Amino acid sequence: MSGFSFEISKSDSGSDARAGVLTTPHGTVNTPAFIPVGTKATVKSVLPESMRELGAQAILSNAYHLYLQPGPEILDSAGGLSKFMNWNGPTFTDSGGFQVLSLGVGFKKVLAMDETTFRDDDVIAENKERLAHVDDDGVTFKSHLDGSMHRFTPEFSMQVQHQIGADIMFAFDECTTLHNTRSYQEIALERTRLWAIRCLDEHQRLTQARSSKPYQALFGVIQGAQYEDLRRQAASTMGAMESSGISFDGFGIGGALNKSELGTIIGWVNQELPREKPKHLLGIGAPEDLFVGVEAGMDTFDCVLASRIARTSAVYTMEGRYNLTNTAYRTDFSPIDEECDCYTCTSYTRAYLNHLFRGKEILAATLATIHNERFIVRLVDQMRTAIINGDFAELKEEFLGRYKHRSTHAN
RNA sequence: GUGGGCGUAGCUCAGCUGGUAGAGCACUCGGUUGUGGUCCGAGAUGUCGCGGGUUCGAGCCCCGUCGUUCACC
Repeated sequence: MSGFSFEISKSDSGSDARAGVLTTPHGTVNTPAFIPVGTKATVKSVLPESMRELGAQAILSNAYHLYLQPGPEILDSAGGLSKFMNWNGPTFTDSGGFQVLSLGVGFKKVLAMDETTFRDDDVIAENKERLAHVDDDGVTFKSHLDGSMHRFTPEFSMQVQHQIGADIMFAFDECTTLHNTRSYQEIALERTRLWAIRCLDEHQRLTQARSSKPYQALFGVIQGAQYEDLRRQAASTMGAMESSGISFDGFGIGGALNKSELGTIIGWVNQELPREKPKHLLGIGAPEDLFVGVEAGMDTFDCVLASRIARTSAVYTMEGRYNLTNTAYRTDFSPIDEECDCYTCTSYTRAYLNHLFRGKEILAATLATIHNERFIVRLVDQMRTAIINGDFAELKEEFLGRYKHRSTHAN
């Protein structure tokens, strides 16, 4: 009746990996799946048709960005995000909770994925010129676009996300970093728990008030940083949470995750969450990390990495990643990756891409993004196939053997 | 012809009263994990136009010379 469901079709014998199908009002997603990010209702520089052609099954946008521009009421009037952007397929929206962090403590400074920069007693910046301030009721933002002040509460995030109309929404949470103190993590986690209840309540109210609209699923977000007890507690609490007669349709695993502990942390969370519900690993998408995520039971992923690095010339291949701007590729007339079946690789050479990047041509971003998104989407597709065929472990070993090997070389 | 300015990294230029050269861009190579087409990091690069001179020491001072540019005849 809701139009939303998740079915697990096959489980891996050697790990927690599983293959399934996520059904939404706008179409299905075969899992595990990589969901490309189109923050502002567009995958930067790439046509929706191209995204479909390269195998994308859904697109993830951001409620904070769409709220500021063009405004959720416009998305609502347009018939929802999927139709507005001419994607006409399944969509996700992030709640804007992540922006509490990214705008709050200085963009790109705190999501330390590398343990070498980790310092346990570093306190979150509470004095700097932050664009966001958190309190128990919500978050006050200063727009990065024009400096105007805005306020997000769990209720407001739900209202915005309902207007945007994505098939899968995320609860409004407070994302912390590895730099927060343990005591702050506890405070933030409790706040996220209380906000989750408010999200469920408001979500249920809006679902009933807007019953003529397609059903939108709501995923709760699990925080807890690197602490086992906090992660397990958050997962079991959120997994069992019920309010206004409803529970979460699925879950997102969020927060800053130490790369070397990624699998361990997801593993704790996965053990506590209901097995039958879909799990989305927020913001993770490096090839080697995707194997860890799938192996730990994650069903969907989103990440800006593939498209962001593509815009500055870095591309993935089965042998590792490299930069197309390197001098060596000026006269290299082979494709980015001989084994890739994407539009870019079947039509263009490294030399041409090198030229486009050096000339700062817009097409460079388009072609490189198509390739990288195809590479990641296909990689996760291959994992799904492997799970179904019972040889996930072999795929992982084979891929990582080659990929890491190449990464240690200069070109 | 006369007078003045300028000639320093590939480009645009900094170099205080002389102590054996720097920046930005470009270039080379990394990085970017719920996206501010950004940003960050590392690196390479010079007969300081040329030739003399003064000085312990000259990109800086003096003489000459070449080039360039402006003004005036």
